[in-house]
Amino acid sequence: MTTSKLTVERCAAEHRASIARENRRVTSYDVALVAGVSQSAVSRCFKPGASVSKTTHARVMKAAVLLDYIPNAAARSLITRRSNMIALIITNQANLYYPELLAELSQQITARGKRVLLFTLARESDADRVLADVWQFQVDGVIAAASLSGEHIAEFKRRRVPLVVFNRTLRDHSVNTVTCDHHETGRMLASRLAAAGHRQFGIIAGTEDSVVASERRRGACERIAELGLPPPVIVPGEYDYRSGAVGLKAIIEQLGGVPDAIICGSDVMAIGCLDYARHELGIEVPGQLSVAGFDAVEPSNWLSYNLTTLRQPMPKMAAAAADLLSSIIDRPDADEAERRVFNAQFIEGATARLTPVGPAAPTVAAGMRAPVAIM
Amino acid sequence: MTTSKLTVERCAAEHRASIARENRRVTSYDVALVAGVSQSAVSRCFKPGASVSKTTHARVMKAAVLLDYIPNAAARSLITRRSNMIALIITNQANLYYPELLAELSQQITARGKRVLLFTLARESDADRVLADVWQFQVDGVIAAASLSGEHIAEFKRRRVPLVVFNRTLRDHSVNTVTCDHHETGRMLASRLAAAGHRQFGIIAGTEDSVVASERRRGACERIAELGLPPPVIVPGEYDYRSGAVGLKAIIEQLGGVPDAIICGSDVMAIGCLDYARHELGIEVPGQLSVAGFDAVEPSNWLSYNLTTLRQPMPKMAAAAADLLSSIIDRPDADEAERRVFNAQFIEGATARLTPVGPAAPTVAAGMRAPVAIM
DNA sequence: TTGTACGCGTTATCAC
DNA sequence: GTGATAACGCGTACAA
Repeated sequence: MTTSKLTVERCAAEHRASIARENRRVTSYDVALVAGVSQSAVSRCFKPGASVSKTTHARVMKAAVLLDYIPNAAARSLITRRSNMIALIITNQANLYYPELLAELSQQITARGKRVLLFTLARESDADRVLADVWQFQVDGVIAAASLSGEHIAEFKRRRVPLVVFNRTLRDHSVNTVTCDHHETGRMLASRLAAAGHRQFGIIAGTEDSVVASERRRGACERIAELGLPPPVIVPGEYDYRSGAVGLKAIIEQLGGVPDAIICGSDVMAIGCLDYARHELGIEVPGQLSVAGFDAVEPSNWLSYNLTTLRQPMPKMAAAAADLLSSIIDRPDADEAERRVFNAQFIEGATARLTPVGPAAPTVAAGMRAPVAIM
Repeated sequence: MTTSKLTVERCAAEHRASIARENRRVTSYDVALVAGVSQSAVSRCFKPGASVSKTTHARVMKAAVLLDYIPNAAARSLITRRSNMIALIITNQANLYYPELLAELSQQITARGKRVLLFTLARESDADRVLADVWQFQVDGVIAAASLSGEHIAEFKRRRVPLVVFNRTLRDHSVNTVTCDHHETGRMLASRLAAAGHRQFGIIAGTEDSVVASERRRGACERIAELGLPPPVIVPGEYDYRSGAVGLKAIIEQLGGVPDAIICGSDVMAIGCLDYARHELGIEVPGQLSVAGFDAVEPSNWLSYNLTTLRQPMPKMAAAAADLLSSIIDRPDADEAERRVFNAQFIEGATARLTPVGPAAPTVAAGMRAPVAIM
């Protein structure tokens, strides 16, 4: 037995040397040769649930380890038509919530045994170039947190590539989507602020091409109109810190004074607005002006801000996207698209004057932020 | 001519139907059939710089478009031994500079015609599991912004997979690295603070396994000792906001009072420290206490903070990593490893009492942050 | 359970 | 410039 082992090891060592000499890769055939079995036996040993005898399995694995053999995913995907890769298309915005989204999605996808092929879009128009790569690399599916045109969507269907769109609402209802109800979120925020007596609103919106931001804005405006309040002053923004300051300035100029409340399309803009109001204009927040954001990014929770904002259930949404995509991949027959919609959680914070939700409901229950605990 | 075109289109349409019926993929062979050329001609048309006549090229491309043909990257990589994929291994820390790093690296890699296969590590110990995938997927190279053990490094060499390690210094000098001189950065910060009269230091360090943080700490401590100042109080941290507050409290307790300056292993911890000092303890910063961080993440530039910190030249470093990796991939013969070291830029900010660098040098030239410009 | 033979879709090599 | 043919490394029906 000891002799046999030694023989196997010497055989493997020789084989390795010859492979290195020929500058080849280690293949299942090499392993088969060393283990003294057929190539298909080796293949079976690396397939979970295949029928292989204990002894064969052991011999093959020993040879594989000795040779540093690892199955070649490219060759495998050629024949199985599964690459085990998921493309993640994500716009590279100056939005702090994207990192969180990316981390969650990446983790969820990995947990399902798939790898992430990452495509970041500097501009939404880069989608064309990126999609060509997506087709080439034969990914099993795509999660897109970016705006796709109707033609793009059509191409996914033609090529039968499973697609889940994240946080973008599309007219096309045959696409699988995971979203937060941004329209309702906008309404909710306007309602809460109006209930606390705010009458004149300013809105620092997101970029025009962002469906998320426009949904939020539309919801807020709709509710403000319903309540018979004066129409809000709306200025554009680009999701970054500077846009908050610029936007506040523009709103004040347009209005000829400070509004009661400003709704910002993102937390970072809200923080920019807040800082400019407090540090540059000497406006008291929330005393003279209420400021609210969206997304509950980490800095919104910092003591200097404690922002009034709305949090999307990102981990749940990421898990939903991964689940949805997995299920489509596993049975592509299902024709009906699914639309999973989540609700945002209101974070009261301290940058807006608010009244408790209901007479009996204590504010704490409404979703108050847990204070930063020390020790 | 019109007839011919029509014929091609009808032929293509029929062919597409039969492909769909058989549930096959569109291959170069299908294109060849429709275009009336050989399969190898089709292949050549998709290889830049191959010798194909204008007419053949045109016919092939027309057929390809008609059939929605795209070359299969898996099959290609099988024969070319190039996957055109780069693995990015990155620890998923609560550190705000990781998103920036990820975005930069992703962009740089894409700009060089490679795709990014993303692996995020929740814990450093996940490296084993991740590396197995890296081998499987036959990536052309790896950029690792994570701690790799000596055995891991050895495996890269054995498998001849090009590797560039980002921001980790290794004893093993045969590994290609791109780093910032964190030791020098720590020294510089201590020097500047000491020059301004700070004597008693507190340090909120990073986690023990982080080479970056310990290098910074080592540099700072070394300089403090050189200058004959009292030994700093060092407490651990985990790079997050809370660690800054917890750390400050611990330092004050341990010292029985407030130190002159606190050096934090990251901006987020510095901000946590700052907020806790100002809002909870009523300590004036920088009046009573100077606070400095590392990394110059976006929030450090916000008006509420304007943090004294040090910025790594991230875009340059990312480009260097991508360049280095590309060059190794293109000529794997080169044996000598390269170590590209960059220097951090000092950002004066307003959370530390500082004296100008030199008698003649105006502070602005030293690397003052550009103020946030409105309009 | 095991081995044989074939195919996945492409590029590379060689004649023509 | 163009077309036949042989790899690339693996999974899988089929026969044994």
